[in-house]
Amino acid sequence: MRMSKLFSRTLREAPSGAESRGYELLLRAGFINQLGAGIFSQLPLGYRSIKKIEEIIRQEMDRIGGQEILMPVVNPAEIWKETGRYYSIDKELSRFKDRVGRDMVLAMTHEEAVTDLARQQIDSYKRLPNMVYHLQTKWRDDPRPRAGLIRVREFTMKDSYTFDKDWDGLEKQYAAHYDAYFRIFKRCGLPVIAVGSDTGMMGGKIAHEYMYLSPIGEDSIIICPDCGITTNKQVAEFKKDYYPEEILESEIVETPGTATIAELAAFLSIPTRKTAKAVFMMGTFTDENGEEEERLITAVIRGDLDVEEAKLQNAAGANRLRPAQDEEIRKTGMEPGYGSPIGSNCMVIVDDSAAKSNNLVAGANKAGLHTLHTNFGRDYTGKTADIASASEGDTCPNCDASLTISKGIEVGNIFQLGTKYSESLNCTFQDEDGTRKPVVMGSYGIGIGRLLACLAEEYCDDSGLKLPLAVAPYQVHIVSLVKNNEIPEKIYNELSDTGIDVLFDDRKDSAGVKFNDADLIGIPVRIVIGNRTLKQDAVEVKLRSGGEAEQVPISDLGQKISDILSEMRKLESL
RNA sequence: CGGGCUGUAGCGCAGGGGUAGCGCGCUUGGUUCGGGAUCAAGAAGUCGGUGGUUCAAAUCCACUCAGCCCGACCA
Repeated sequence: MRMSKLFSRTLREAPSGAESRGYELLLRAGFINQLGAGIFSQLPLGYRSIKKIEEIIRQEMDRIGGQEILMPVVNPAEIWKETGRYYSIDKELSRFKDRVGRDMVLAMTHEEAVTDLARQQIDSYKRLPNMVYHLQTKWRDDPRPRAGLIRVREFTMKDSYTFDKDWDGLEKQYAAHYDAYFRIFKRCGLPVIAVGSDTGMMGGKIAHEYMYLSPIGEDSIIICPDCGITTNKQVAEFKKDYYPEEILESEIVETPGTATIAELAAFLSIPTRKTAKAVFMMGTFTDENGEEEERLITAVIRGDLDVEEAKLQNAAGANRLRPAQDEEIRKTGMEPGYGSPIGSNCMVIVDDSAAKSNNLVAGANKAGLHTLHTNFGRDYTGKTADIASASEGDTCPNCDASLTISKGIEVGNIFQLGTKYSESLNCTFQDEDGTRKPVVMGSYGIGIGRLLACLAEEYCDDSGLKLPLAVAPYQVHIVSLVKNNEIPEKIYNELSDTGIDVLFDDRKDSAGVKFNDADLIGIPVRIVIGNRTLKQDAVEVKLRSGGEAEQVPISDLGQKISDILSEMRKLESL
């Protein structure tokens, strides 16, 4: 490609609003362009990188038995109603009506579509196991897109789906994906860790997320430095300490002005772990008729801990949660700031920290009053679950080391869906024994644009991008500094003819402009053609990753470049 | 959806009742030609939109749209 003809151009200044380095460089180098909030175009350079990433993904998916298909972005709402997600997912799922008034949705993922496909294709155990994948646009009307390509509304995702006759089969395909994902990220050059994760709106049992650790990440990952366990904070477990003691009679005492745990503990001169905190949330549930309703949830946890909302949502079986407002709490006879599960007539979820502790101080559901010595079982009941939020310094449940916390960006995930979708959409097969069974499914995603955004964060310096050879838009960048482009043209054509992706700066700009643009775009190998070396029938070859420029005779250039590229490939695959 | 900020030339910004400016970029010509050259001459903006106040609005007021940041939210 000749730069004089390149559709995009570089920007000297970062467009306002580009807060992360990688995002700024993708914009300045002309890889992407923003059309609206969370809506981006891929320009020629960016799209070339995207296509290289996609090709790596295709190869690795094919390698574990995937078959590429393409499913529609627009789905009839019917299948989404069948699985219930039409009702359980809020505004993130965009709905519209077609010309005759049929309900339609913009697919934000393709479990419904693929399960509908599978129920038509798969009728017998003989057709299992199977696996399909596609690379398709998703639309998710995120309430707050941000951070460039990290969190967008429209994006391309590779999603694959596995079909098995039993959980053993699913385990195998899941394991295959687990490894394939590491190969994909490795080949792209992105360092990731796999963390245990919440299954969220996907439902299902086991799930992992692939995280690129970065301070600009929005997910919190709990990491054990000793045994290496990594978990999304949303589901991270940790070892809780208990302080069993003899159960005492409860007693109501006056505690004026102690609406927070800190105030209460200070007023009574007790540690916060001697208190029970009641947290009120409004949960959205789907009733038998498919209608949504909000119900108050009282979450009880020991005062020294905090509630992890994702855990609470799972324990409660709610579609989503939001903090309850004071009036909503009072309406059910409880008192904000002095809340107590005692006598509660709404759903109560109790963290085991509170359930297994004795004689905690809880609210009395009257302002200014608390109850001493409350005990789970005797004074109140409820569903017990782990709903506590893990944080830095908590104890690893596995090896007793002190946990640490890091920020990460989720670039991929894998889910064991099980039969959630096959059951709701009646995707069944006839097994060897003649019985009809639901297909056991798995679902596996990679956000392509987000992956590129992470690579941009990982591979950049003060001058610009420096993407790995495997995903760089071009392999070689020819910078011509001579007026007569005859020799550069010849070199450009010769290299291109050997199948190398070459970007040729044939513009009539000054050397400085060309060098700076070359640094900014960051093609791995740079050939500088100038009078300085041309006198000796030589050019300079320099790597974007660093090191000195090397003078190479033109006659040896083809071999030299080919050697460099294969050396680079070798290094990147280590 | 709450809180904050910003919309003026392709990009980055200034101006703040009297009819629009700077830097970069762009066009043409000259001189340059190995790290964002230089001189000269140009082109380019319904000042996000609508309504109002005023003799007069980019500027003041109201509403609205869009984008960004924080939070809520979120495979």
